[in-house]
Amino acid sequence: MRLNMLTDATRVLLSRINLFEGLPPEALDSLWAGSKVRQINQGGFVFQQGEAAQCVYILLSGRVRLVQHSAYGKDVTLATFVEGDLIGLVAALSEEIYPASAEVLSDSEILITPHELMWALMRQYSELPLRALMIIASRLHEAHERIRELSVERVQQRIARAIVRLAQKTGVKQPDGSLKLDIRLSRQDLAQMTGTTLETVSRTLTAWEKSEMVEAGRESLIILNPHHLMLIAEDLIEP
Amino acid sequence: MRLNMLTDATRVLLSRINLFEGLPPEALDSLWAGSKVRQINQGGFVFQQGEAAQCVYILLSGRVRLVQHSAYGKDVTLATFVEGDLIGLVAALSEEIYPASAEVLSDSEILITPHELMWALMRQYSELPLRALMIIASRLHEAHERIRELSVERVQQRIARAIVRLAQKTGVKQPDGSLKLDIRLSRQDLAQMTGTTLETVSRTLTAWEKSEMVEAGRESLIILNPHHLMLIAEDLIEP
DNA sequence: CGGCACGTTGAAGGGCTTCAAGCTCTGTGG
DNA sequence: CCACAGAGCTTGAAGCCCTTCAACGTGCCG
Repeated sequence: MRLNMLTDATRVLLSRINLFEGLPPEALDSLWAGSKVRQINQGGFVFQQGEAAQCVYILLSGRVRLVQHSAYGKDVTLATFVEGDLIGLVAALSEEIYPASAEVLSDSEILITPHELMWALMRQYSELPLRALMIIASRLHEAHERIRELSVERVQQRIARAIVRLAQKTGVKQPDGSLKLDIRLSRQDLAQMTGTTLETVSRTLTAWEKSEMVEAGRESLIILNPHHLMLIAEDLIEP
Repeated sequence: MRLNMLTDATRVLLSRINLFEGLPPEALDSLWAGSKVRQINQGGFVFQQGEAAQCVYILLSGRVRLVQHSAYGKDVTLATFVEGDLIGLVAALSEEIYPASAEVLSDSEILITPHELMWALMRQYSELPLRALMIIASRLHEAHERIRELSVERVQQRIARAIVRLAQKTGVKQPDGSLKLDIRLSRQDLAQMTGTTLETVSRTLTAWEKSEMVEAGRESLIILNPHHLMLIAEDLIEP
């Protein structure tokens, strides 16, 4: 019996991952055999900007964000990942080094697959590159959307959008009908996602709390009025 | 003899395109047989935002830009394409409609390939999806770079970067050593690329002309001091 | 319980937008 | 050929959104 045997539970998890959906069991077996699972806790890094890109990562559980460091400590959050998301594929394919860091937001389990194995699988199972292409294509679409937002929208509109987006990814319906974000989210984090400062985020959230649209705690956020938030995100009202 | 026969010259052109490099001749033949070439003049559109995405386009000659329309006429330029670039792949793969418009900047020849044919080719030639993946991956990387710029950089730095990027794509060395951009480029165009207004671009270029860094004409731009421009783009000097 | 990270709030000011008016170049048709 | 329309560009003035700096709360965890 091998140490890292592929259990049925994990097999289900893997087969549910977008990229591997519909793949024959033996493909999952060889993926599993050649990969390692690692636990990384909050604050750690899956990889860091500038490192050689040798592996592809699959987030089995937890939260990870892609951060790009700039001069003078001004970091930018490029994307947020949840269970099932693929991390580092772009770098492993087109770059030799990771152009950003992958920071763990809450304790995560990560499947680490060597770059060569992923390539081998891609060559062997022809539907794999097509699926990967569609995943990356949809990320490109998201990135274009953010470029548009940063170019033409005001700060509070961008903050509203960022929250709506996080709610779609990690939102958990509460008993009282409100929507809680299942992610540690400081003012600084939101600022890095929207290209603004933590002070501006704080002021904005305070204003929204006064109008009972959200409930903003320490690194937590509950949306009381999702509809109203969406209206602000779409610039359909002037509060 | 077929009307749209694949001439040797075009064959060379096609085989030089990133996506098709190293593909067997019969692949190019079937691509050509199932595609059409269309001439679109300056101001026309390859496709418009909101249309059903049924084809993939390859720019054989000319210049095309990807524009996203926003409310109140605020347009954003997401990308600029030159000869050999692939347009509309992302939309044809992941979306049902084009999320942006492809506007022709200077008279262009475009190869139009039905979406189904491209899929068929991708299934038949396994290296094709991998190549496409790498192309899209590098675009995603570029998009992330722009998100970072828009988030943390000042306007004049972004304008400098946009010009440097255009110079890499379309720059033509002049006899006197300067670098002329081979593209129609109004102040408004630059503004749409950098998320600012045409007035700010105008003021910035005027300042740069005074310090003899560029020569800005009506819809044209010559870079007199590329090195200095790069320093501004990288925020290494304070002019 | 004390340190430290997170968060709030105020005040000042600057970079950029917005509005407005006028200029310059280019192409076009009488 | 020239006048004229219109698109592109410049420049000024006003002001606002947002950043920046600074000081002070606040709550969490060792």
